[in-house]
Amino acid sequence: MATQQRRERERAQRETLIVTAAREMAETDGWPAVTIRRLAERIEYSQPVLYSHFAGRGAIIDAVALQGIAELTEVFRAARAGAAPGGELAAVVQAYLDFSTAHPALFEAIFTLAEGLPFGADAPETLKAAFAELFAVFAPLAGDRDPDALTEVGWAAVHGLAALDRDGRLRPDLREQRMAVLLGLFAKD
Amino acid sequence: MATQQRRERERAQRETLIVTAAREMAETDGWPAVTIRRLAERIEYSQPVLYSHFAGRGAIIDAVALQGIAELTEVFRAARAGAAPGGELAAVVQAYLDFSTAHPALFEAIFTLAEGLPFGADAPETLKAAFAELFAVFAPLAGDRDPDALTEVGWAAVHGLAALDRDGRLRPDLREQRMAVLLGLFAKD
DNA sequence: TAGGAAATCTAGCGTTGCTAGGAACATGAA
DNA sequence: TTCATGTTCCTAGCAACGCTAGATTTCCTA
Repeated sequence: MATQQRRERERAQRETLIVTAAREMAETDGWPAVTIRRLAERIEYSQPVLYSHFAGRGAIIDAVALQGIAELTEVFRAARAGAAPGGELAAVVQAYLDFSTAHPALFEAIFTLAEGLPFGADAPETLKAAFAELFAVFAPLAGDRDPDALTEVGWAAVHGLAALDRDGRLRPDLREQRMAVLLGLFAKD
Repeated sequence: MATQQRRERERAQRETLIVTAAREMAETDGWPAVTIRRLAERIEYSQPVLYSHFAGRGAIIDAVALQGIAELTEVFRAARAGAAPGGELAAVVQAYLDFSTAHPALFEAIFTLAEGLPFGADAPETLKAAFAELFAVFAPLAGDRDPDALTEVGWAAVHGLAALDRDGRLRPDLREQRMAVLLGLFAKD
């Protein structure tokens, strides 16, 4: 009876151990270095144990991505809460860009590696919460435009900046001016 | 004397054979299916031959990406040339999005797989030409803003839409409205 | 036609994700 | 306490990967 619960507790504990280990390894050595073998050695279990928790390497990456999305949401919330009135957009956009440079491996997991995360209607709550944060910033600027569409375009613009900048495809010396241009595009006039 | 030239000609021929084979395999079966072994079998040479042309698998992907960028540039040019006056922006943006959905493997090679392409000052001509096409569309809309920064932001916005849409992270039913919003943001008022 | 250089192949190393099958363990009943 | 049962875990190994050393064949030149 009670042992069953203890086991489940220990299993859940080990599962988060795997996820955090994968994340730490990715952040220090990059995702290619996160192999099942190394992961198994790190958590001091054999490789098949990992497959009793996750369907495969991809599922582990997905789990890290989901955790990253939750953190990103929290970062958004904090940025919005700490912003001066009217400065919410700038604060959240800056938070997005800062997050991508501070946690490149996490960003990579979320936006280029994760493949098993369901989107759309049956997306996990974590994911909807992240979009809701963006919506809260962009929707007030919509005017007579569709607030959802505006939010998606705003997201795309910020995300594009983060992604292209991360790959070194934008001029570093224009970073501030890009920010100014972006804010100018969306600012309520 | 002349044999030397013939050999170089044949080598160049075989090199493009490799690149187009890699591209075709990627477009039909996805990039993970493009392995050195399969590529070698496809071009009917042994594996080491591939390494006499390219430093490794990554370099082959880079070559496909560069070829894709050249095509993308041509698509931009055609879209801009065929657009009605004032409709250049819409035409090029639509061309970008169409390209990403029509050639997902190429898009992936260019923006998430390529790692050896130099950017910035010493970027290949092909790459500068692509940006120049975008610049030609966005710069006229700059007004008193920095035209380079505006182009980069515009590129980021379109690219973000393409990338997020490709991963199924945007609502399909809002596609047209996103386009309208985006054009509205950049349109000269 | 013989010799040397260039091009190409065979074979194999180390690593990867993943899995089958057996060993060790904890659990509940007698 | 002892034994049977069911769960948990590990050892060992498969197929495939990128890549490379060294032998072999092919080609050109003299």
